[in-house]
Amino acid sequence: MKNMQERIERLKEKGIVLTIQRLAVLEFLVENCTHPTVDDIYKSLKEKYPTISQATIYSCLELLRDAGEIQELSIHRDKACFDPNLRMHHHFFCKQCEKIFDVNIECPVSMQGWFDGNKVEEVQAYLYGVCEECRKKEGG
Amino acid sequence: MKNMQERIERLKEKGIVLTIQRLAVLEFLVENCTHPTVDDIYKSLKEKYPTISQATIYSCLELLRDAGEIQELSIHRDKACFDPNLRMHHHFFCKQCEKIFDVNIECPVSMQGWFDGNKVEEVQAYLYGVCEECRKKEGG
DNA sequence: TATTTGTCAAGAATTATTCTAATCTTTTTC
DNA sequence: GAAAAAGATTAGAATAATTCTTGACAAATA
Repeated sequence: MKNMQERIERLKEKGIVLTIQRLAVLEFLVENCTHPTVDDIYKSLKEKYPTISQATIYSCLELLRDAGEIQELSIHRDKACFDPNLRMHHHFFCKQCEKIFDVNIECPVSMQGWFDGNKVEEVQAYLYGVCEECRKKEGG
Repeated sequence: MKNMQERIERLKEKGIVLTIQRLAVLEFLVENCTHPTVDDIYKSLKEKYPTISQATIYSCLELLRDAGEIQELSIHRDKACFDPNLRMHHHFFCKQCEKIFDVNIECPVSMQGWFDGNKVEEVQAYLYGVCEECRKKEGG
C-alpha cells in the first residue's frame, strides 16, 4: 500500500474521479517499480479485470501523468514506460538484459530550473550501457 | 561543406560504401542542425532525388548512427530525430515552438563512464520547458 | 426521477517503423 | 571488358504503438 493513501488524497484534491481502473493502474505502478510498458500493465490488469481495454490504460496513464503522479519515460523510442517515483532521478538502461534502473545522481542540469534564458520544467536523463550483473555473466 | 570531408574519410576507413543516398542524408544533417525527423529528411531529399524511398532514409540513418557519425534522439516518443553533432551535449525541447536546441552543459553523470558497477556507454539528457523566445512572446 | 457530466470499452484509424522481394549498382573475378 | 556476386535501393506490404471515435454506462446534480 505504501504511499497510495497520499496519492489518492492528492488526486482527490485535484478533483480527479478515482475509478476502479484508474486506481488499478496507479496501484500496479506503485507495486511494480520495474518501469512497465503500457502492454505490461494491460496484460497484468486484464487478469484481474478481464473487460478492461488498452485504450483505458492509455487514458489512465495520460491522466496520472498530467496530474504529476507518474513519469513517462522515453528511454526506448518504440514504447513508453512509466515510473511512479516522483523524486528527481534519472534512469539507466541495460542494453543486454533491457532492465531499467533508477539512478540517484544529483546533476546540476536538473537542479537549475533555467538554462540560458530558457525555462526548464522537466529533465529526463537516460544512461545506456551494460549493467553490473550482465557484465559479471559475460566475464565468467 | 564544413567537416564533411573528415566524415567521409572516417566512413571510408570503416569500409562503408558512400552511395549518393548516404552522402545526401549525411550532408542534409550536417547542413540542417535543427534535429530533423525521418520525415523531414525524406521530404527534403525527395525534392532533389525524387526516387529516394523512406526505407532508404531509415537504412542510411541506421548505418550512420551505428558508424558513430550521428546521434539518434528520443526527445519525442513518437518520432526519432537526428543530430550530426558528435561532441557530448544535451538537448532542450521547447514545448511551445517544438524546437530543439543543443545544450552545452557539462554534467558529471555524462563524464564518468560508470555508475555503481554499471558501465555507461551513452548518455542522453533531455530538458523540457519553454524557450526564451516563446517566453518573450508570451510576456508581451 | 430526469438531466448532465464524465468515464469506459471496443474496435477502427493513424502513424512511425520494419520487412520483403524485386531491381539496380557496384565490385570482384575471370 | 563481360559475367557473376555482393551489396544497396525501391516500393509497397506488414507490423506495432498509439490515438480517435462512438455508443454505452455510471456518478453527480438538480
